[in-house]
Amino acid sequence: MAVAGDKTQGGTAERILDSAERLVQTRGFSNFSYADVAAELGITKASLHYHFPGKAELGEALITRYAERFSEALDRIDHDLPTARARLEAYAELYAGVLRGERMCMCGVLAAEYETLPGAMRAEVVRFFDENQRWLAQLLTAGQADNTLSFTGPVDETAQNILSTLEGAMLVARPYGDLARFDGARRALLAGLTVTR
Amino acid sequence: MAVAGDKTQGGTAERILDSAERLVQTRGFSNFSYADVAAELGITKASLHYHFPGKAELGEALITRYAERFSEALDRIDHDLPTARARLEAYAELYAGVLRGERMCMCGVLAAEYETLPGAMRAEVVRFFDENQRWLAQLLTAGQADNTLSFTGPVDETAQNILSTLEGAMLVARPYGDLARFDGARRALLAGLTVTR
DNA sequence: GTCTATAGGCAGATAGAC
DNA sequence: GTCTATCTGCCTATAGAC
Repeated sequence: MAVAGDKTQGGTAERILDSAERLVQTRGFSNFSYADVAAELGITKASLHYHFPGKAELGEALITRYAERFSEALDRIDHDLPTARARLEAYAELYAGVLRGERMCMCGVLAAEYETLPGAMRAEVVRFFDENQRWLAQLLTAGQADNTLSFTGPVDETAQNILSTLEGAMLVARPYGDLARFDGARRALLAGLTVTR
Repeated sequence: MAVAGDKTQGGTAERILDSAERLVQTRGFSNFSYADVAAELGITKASLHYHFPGKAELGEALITRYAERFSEALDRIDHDLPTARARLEAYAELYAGVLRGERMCMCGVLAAEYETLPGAMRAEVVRFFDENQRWLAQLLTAGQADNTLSFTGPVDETAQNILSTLEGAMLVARPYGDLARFDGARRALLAGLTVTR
């Protein structure tokens, strides 16, 4: 069991998830293998099957953990920052951090190969997007109330647009290896939601 | 050789490209096989290798043809429509048409698995994006001149943002199987570029 | 929990007949 | 140009020893 000060090590299952997560975010789900993970951790493929019976189950566990961590990050943003605008900026910064790690959003990658995913993974990808949009919609409503965000369209539609704008910015920026590209998209997004004085 | 009235048939190489193109746009490059294409066309895998020696060469031919057709569509838009705004709307409609065919932009899909692509394909994906951005930048400049488009940031950055916004809208809309989702993103994009009266 | 060994399938690819 | 036949390699997955 994990104890305090356990940051670097973790159990085998966690280390498998860490390795597989990075591989999915950089190469895609169908472009990494048990052999890749096993080699990276210095164990055998058979051991992986002990912790995760099949690739589908591993994939489910990957999204579940990713979504939980993301949700926790959103909770921290809500707790730490006072205005809707500051929260939105922190939200965009979450995505920028992923890109700085030379990764794509996990669910963005999975969306590209959505048709080939096991059913359970498909459902989890959509759930992740839904959760993001729910949080953003609530944020936008708060932004109208505290007068730190301005927008003209419906709340839900605007929330959807924020999500897909950031996903698209990551998707296209990565082939260029250009973080400034993402920053440009982020700047325009925030500018479009700024209250006119 | 292709002759007039040859719309439905085409040579074998063209039919291979048609089949592979649809498969890439729906499943991704690494998620389709020579066996898939062969089965769809009722020929053998060996025949495919006669026309395209390897999957890398087939991939290159796919992007080349896709980019050429896209470029022709852009030329038609320039020729047929008078204002920059009308051209931008037609551009967004190109993407909507792809999504209506239950496909994703080919280069958007390939961007998600960029790290695993052969070098020649990688270069072609970036070239496709560059070509789109070049056309959009020229469009935006024309839009300032004819006063049908308005934007505050730099031309090149705005062009990049239009591209990644549409790519992101397609990427996220497809798992939902929801065309209205894309339309929402398109509407917001165009609204953000509208001249204030 | 981790290992060795191996099964069974599908991938991309080639040789050579027709 | 298209075929049959085959190769090699990697994939996911399992059985069973330790």
